[in-house]
Amino acid sequence: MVDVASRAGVSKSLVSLALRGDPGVGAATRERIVQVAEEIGYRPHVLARALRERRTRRVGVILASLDNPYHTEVAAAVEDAAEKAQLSVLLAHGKRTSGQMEERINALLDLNLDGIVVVSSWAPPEMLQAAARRAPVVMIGRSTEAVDGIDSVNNDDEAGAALAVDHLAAAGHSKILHVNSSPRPAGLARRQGYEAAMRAHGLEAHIRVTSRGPDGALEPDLAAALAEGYDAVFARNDVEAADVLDYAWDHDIAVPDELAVVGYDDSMLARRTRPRLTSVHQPRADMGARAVELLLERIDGRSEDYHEVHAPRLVVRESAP
Amino acid sequence: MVDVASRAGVSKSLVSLALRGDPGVGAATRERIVQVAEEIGYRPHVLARALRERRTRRVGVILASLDNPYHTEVAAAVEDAAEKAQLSVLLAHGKRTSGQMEERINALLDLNLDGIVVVSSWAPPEMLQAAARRAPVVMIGRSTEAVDGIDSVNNDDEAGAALAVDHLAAAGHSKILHVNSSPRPAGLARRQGYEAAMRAHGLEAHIRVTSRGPDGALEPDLAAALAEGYDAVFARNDVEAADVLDYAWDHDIAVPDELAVVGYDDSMLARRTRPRLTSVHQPRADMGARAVELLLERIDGRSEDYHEVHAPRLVVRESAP
DNA sequence: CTGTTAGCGCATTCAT
DNA sequence: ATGAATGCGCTAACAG
Repeated sequence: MVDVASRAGVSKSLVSLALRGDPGVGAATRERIVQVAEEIGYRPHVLARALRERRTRRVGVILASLDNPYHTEVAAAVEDAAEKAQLSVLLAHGKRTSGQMEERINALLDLNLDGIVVVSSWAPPEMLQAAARRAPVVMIGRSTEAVDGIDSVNNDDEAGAALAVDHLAAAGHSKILHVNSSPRPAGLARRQGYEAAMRAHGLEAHIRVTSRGPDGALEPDLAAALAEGYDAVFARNDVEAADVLDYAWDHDIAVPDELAVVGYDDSMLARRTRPRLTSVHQPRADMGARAVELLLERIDGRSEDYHEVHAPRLVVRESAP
Repeated sequence: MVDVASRAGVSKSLVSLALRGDPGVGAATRERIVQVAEEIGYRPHVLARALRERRTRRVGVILASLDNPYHTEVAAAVEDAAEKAQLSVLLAHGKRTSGQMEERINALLDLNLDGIVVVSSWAPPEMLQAAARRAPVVMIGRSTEAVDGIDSVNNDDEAGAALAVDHLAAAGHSKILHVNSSPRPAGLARRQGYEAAMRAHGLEAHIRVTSRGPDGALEPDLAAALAEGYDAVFARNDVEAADVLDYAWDHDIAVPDELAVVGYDDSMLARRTRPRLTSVHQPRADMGARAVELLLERIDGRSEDYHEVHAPRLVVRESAP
């Protein structure tokens, strides 16, 4: 910076002001300074600036999984929104274990980011609170309960599950199985939504906790359920719905004729499977945008907690017309 | 730090030494210092340390796409390898345009990372060279040509294409279409590999540049090719192979009986499609590990360029048995 | 608009 | 083992 200053024949302070767009700098001098800076390839030292300013103008997004298309789609939505707010986004990947997750969150916070958004239900409340003591945190997705000090935005899982059940019931299905291998909050909420909706229709709820074999394939415990006459499945998310479709394919079960399938998330997978998957859509673009807005408000000093719930909607495709 | 020092009844310098594991600190005092640091929740200020030490012990991974499972799988492989080397990894997402890409690369470099690995063929050579002037760069994937000053690790695309063609030819196919919508280096290399292999088998090469409609679906220009009697397709990557499978499904073309399909990358998609996709596997775990090793060597001062080429192998599944 | 001063949190050196 | 001093590159406050 001293170099730029001397070459432009001004003071170091003026260079600082000019480069940051301070209005109190004459247009001509600013022009010259910017010119010189470019010439000698000067770039402000972000770390030094952050050390002094006590903020980085950067936010982190931490996601549990790079494999689940829904997660990466949400991350992309957050990025888009952040970009519009002149915030640079750093991604980190938590790898599905709580220890990893904590390490990653701290690694991000160590960079003194202005805030982080967590896209995962693998982060326990205590971990989130610890993080929130270091920087504003907003969570996209559902946590066990409202966590003090952090904002959240998620979709109404109970309503989403009801959309799925209503759709299947309206199509004449009465033996509707719920497939759900997740003990975490979003999974539980969808399960409860399913149970409530089934009750509302006077139908008997039946839940199957699937698990994956060593090769990552769905264990064939669906066979028993199908033998019991189930002709429709509402799965906890698109990944599990795709597992069900795969199982059906491998066992010559016709979808949707013998078995209708509904997923959750409306991720890329829903468009990729054949037959295409009917799925509950979470408004991820809106949710990402709101997450960024909430983060900005927090950075700006808001201290009450906001918990936003967005309405899902059903996207009907071939797997459950 | 001053706080820790006074509480532990030692000097600030000693705290610094103790926390960084300097051998010249007595075991008992170190113990006490670490203890106190933990008690009051002290964490070293990474930015200040980096400012002083001129390195961050962090590397960046920049990837063009979060949607292409192969890319995220490579990123995960790099992360795993980096973790073993005690390096913390930051991800950034380039969003498929060259401008975005450059912005992201610079955003990462502005953090004074010790190095970056680029997982993308969207970064033009000049951009990579500019980046390499700021920090060590290694590229995973193929660039137009060997770029001065950066290391690269990729698979042998020509050999991979030949594996696919050989397999199809051995299964009795002679009308093998190549589907390839990518004008970028890896795409070109696979195309050339296809052409060479077809020539070697005395077969006529035929290439179709697919494009996507507004809804992201593959445009139906496959129809013509199939009418011409093609009974096998080798696609440039799994995404395009999945497009072909989708097309086949939507047009009642039986795979593999009427049309055999081979993809490239052996990503998650290959296991997800039905029928499961035969695909050329890139050894991404090895490639990621090597990328990290090369980066460490660069950080350590190596200045010659390394360009590594790994051997692909074919994974046979149902779409082309 | 200038130029000086102070300090962000740390690592490092050196004399003690 | 100490503790004072220096500087990493920058911003901010202030008197000119």
